[in-house]
Amino acid sequence: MNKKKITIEDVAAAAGVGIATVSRAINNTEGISAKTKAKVLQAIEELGFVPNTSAQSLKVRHTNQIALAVPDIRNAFIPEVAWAVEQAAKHSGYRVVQINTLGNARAELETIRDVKKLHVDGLIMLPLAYPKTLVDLINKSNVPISVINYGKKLDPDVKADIVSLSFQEGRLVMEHLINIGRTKIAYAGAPKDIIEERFFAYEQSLRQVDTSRVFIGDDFTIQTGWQAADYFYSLKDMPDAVYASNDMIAIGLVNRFKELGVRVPEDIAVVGIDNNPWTTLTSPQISSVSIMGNEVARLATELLLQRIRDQRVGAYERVQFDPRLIVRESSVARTHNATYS
Amino acid sequence: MNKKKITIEDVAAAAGVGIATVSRAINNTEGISAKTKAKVLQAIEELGFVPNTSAQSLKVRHTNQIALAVPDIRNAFIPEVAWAVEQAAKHSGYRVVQINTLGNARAELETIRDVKKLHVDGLIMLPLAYPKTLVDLINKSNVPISVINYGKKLDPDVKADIVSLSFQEGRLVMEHLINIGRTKIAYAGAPKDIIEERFFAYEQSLRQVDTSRVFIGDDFTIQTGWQAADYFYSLKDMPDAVYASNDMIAIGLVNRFKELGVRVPEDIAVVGIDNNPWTTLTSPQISSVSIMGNEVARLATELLLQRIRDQRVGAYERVQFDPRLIVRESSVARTHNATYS
DNA sequence: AATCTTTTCGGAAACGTTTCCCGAATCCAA
DNA sequence: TTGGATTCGGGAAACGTTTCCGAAAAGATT
Repeated sequence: MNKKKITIEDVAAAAGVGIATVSRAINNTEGISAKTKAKVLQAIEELGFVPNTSAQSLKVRHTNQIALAVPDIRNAFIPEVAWAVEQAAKHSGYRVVQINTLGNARAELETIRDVKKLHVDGLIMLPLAYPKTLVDLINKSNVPISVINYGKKLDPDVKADIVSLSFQEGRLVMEHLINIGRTKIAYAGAPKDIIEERFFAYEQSLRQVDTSRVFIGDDFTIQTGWQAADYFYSLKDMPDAVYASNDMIAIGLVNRFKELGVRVPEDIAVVGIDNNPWTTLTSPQISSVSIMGNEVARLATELLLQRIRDQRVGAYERVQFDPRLIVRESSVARTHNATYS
Repeated sequence: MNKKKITIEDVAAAAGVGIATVSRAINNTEGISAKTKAKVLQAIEELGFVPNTSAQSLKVRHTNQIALAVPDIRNAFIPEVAWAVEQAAKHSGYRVVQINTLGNARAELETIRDVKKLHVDGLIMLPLAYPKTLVDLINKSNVPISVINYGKKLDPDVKADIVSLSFQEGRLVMEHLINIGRTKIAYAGAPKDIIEERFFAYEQSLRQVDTSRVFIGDDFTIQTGWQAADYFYSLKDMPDAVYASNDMIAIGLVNRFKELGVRVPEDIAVVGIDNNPWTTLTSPQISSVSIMGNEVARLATELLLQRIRDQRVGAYERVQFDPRLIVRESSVARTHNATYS
C-alpha cells in the first residue's frame, strides 16, 4: 500500500514535534516528557514507522550485529555452536550474521575483510588452521574477536579471546575404562584423526599398546564401527572394551556386536566421544564424552559481547573447556556384571 | 594500529582525485579512465580502505542481504534448507541473516518488522502456521517474500512466492508398498501429525483401515518406533509392511524388529519419510521418501532473488515440489524374497 | 586551427538517523 | 510575582557513501 518510505520527519510532522524529539522517543533517551513521548509513540504506531537501521548504524558507528564464521554448516559440532551463539547474542540484543567459509582458507581471510565492511561489532570464528596470514589479519584488525579453537594448537599471541577444547577427552575415557576394570582395551578410529590427541591418549594410558587391538577405518562413520566390530570379533583374544574415537563409530560397534551376539557391556564395554544425541537412542545407550560445544560457544560469545560493551582491549582471555564423561549403559563396572551373569 | 576510520575522502586525497572518482573506481561504474582507476585502486590498497556498508546501504536503498526466518534450527529439515539458501544467495552475491523465531508465533510477526528495520532486500520464511495477522502483515509489507510451505494449507492469496511440499509422500509410500505385493500394511506415527496428510494417504489407499494396524506413539522418535515394533509383533496377525510417518520411527522399527528376530524386509517391509541420512546407516538400509528440501530451498531463494532484481511485483508463483521415493533394502518385492527364503 | 562531440572528473546534494548546543518553557522557593 | 534553576524541545551538523549535473579535458571533424 504505503509505497513511500516514511521517515522520522513524517513522524515529527504528524506528532507536531521536531525530529530530534522523535529520535528521543524511539531510543528512549532522556530529556523528553512522558506526555510528548506518548504522543510521538502514537504517531509512530499510526504511521507504521520503522527506523532505518542503516542510517542509525551510520550515525552511531555500530550495528548491534556480530558475525559468526563457520567452516562448514554440516559438521556435527557446528549447529550446536551456531545455536548457542545465536541464543546468547539474541539475549543481549545482538543479531548474528553467519558467514560460511566452506572450510576454504582463502574465504577465511576474506571473512575478516567482510567483517570490516559490514561494520559488525564483533566476530566469532572457528578457524580450522592458523596460517600466519590469518593471525596477522586478526591482530591488526581492530574488531573484537573470539575464536573457538577446536583444532590444532595456535599461535600464543593472537589478539583475540580464545576458548579452546582441552583435548582431555581421550584421557577421560581411558581412565574410565580402566577404572571399571577393563584390561584389554581396544581402539577404533579413523586415519588422520582431526584430533590426533584422541589416539595419543590411548597410547599414553597403556604401558604398551598391542597393535592388534587398534583398528583404523576409513572415516568416522557407522560403517567403520561395523568393520571394527567384525575385526575385534575375529580376534582369538577378544578385547573387553573399546574406545571409539567418535560416537558414529561407537554406534556401529554396538549395533554390530549385538548382531554377533556379543553382549555390551557384559562382554565388551564401548564408549565414544561427542555425546551425539544418538547415543541415547541405541540399546544399550552408549557412554560418551561431551565436548561441551554449547558451553564453549556461550562463553565465547559472552567474552566477545563483554569486550564490545566495555570497549576492552588487550588482556585477552585464554580458557580451556574440559570435556565431561557421561556414563551410560554401555560401560559399567565388571563387578556389577558378575552379579548379573 | 590504524585507529582512525579511513574514508573515501582520505583515499581521494591520497590519490589526488575527487571523491566521486573514488566511488566510481570502487563500484566500477563507467565514466572513469583506466589510468586513474588504477591509481585510485592502488591508493585504496595502500590505505587498506574498506567502504562502509551502512553508508552505502543508506544511499542506495538496499543491503544485498536477505533474511531467512526459521522456526527452529534443530529440526531435521531446517539445516538442509538453511544450507541451500545460503549457497544460492551467496552465489548471487547476497548475504543471508538468519532470524530464529523459535517456532514462536509472536516472534514470527516480529520478524517482518525486523525485516523492515534491517532493510534487507527480501525474506524467506518457513512459517508453521498462517494466522490472519501474519498474512496481513505479509501482504502489506512491500518487501519481496518467498515462503516455504511445509505446513498446513495456506491462504490462497498471500502476496508472496510460495513453494510448497506437495504432501504426496504418503501416497508414494502406499503405492510402493502395494506394488511390491504387501497386503497387510500398518501405520506407525505420532499424534497431531504436523503433516496430517501423511495419515490421510494411508486411509485413502486402503479400502478400509484395520485400526488394530495403526500405532500412534507419543512423538517422532526412535523410541516410538521401538514401541510400534513391539506392538505389531504382539499381534496374532502380524502386518507384512509398515509405513512409518518419519524416518526416526522407521529406524526404531527396524532396530527393534531385528532384536525380535523379525526379518526386514522378508517378513515385514518398512519405509519411512524424510530421507534422513541415517536411513542409509542401518542394516538393512531403509527406503524413504525425500521431501526435496534442498531443491525446494534453492527454488525459493531463486524466485526471491529474481523478484528482487526485476523489481517484479504481483504475479506470485505457486509451485509444488513432488517428493521422491528412494527404494533401499527395507522394502523389496515379495517375489524376490521367495527366492531367498 | 577552430569547432563540435565525447569522455573524464569534481562539487554538492542527498540518504535517514543521532546528538550537540542553545533557546523556550516549566518549576520552585522566597 | 519574580528570578534562577531545571527540564524540554528544535535546528542543524555530522556519519560515509552515491549520483546528478555541469565543467574541463580530450578526441574527432572539418
